[in-house]
Amino acid sequence: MNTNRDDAIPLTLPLPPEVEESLCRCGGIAGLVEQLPGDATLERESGVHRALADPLRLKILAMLAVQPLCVCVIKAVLGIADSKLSYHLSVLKKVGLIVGEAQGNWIIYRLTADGETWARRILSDAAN
Amino acid sequence: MNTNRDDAIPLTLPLPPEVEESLCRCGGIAGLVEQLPGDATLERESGVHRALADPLRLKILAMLAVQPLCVCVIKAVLGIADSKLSYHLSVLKKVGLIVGEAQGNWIIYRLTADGETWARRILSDAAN
DNA sequence: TTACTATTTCATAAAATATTGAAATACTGA
DNA sequence: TCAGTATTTCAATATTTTATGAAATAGTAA
Repeated sequence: MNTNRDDAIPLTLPLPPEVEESLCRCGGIAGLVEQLPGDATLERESGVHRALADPLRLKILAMLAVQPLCVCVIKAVLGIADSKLSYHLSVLKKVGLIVGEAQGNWIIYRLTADGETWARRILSDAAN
Repeated sequence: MNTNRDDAIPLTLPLPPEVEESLCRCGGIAGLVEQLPGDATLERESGVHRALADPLRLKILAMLAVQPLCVCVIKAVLGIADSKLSYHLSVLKKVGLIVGEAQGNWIIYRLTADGETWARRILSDAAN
């Protein structure tokens, strides 16, 4: 096993002067690497974006930002098959942007705190 | 052609009382629909998230948030094949999060204004 | 119990994305 | 010109995500 970072990252690359200079100032490649989020963080964060990477799912989020809704209302607005909607809801649920609570015959979905944060961002981006 | 929204969206669904009441207050299903972003907006927004839906690409963004970098430095840090890196850079470039400028033998990539906004969000989320 | 409704799950098919290695492009410096 | 380097492009393949329709689950109400 080799934990010496220096052989994974050659320090003596020929670089464009502009890059080399500012790279030196920030501690070289090692200094740069230190500033990056860890792998677990990147995985988690990219997972949220993957869930947001679909127009239908963003629309669901926007709807739930107005108020909690049961599946049948969401379906009526989107006009898609039950199983398709269920799939997309499960994607949003899995990353913790929404939760569903059974209420008699229905399941009412609402945004989580995370979901609200993202919905706000999305809607304010959309306004531009 | 049919532009009458009423037959796409049945107004007389049996609903959980909680949902029905607040749905009425916000103008029913029609009122709800009015508050949603348009399709073009949702497409564009989801496209950005799709570009951010990969840990490697988030890492690239985080690196460029430190300073503009040439491909070879990014490659040294990530330790992946040239063509793979080139593919991921093209994904970020296509949605306008980064731009590359040729500088002699090198291409130096930097964040766009949008890229900076997203990098800030990602890094501040990562801090939690 | 029965019939009915809302929603999810499952298997499979289709579509979109990502990886790989080889070849192409474009620049530099001798 | 030539050789060398940095980066991209391409075609083939592998992987992941999404769509679809049928069946299952779980609740309600008669």
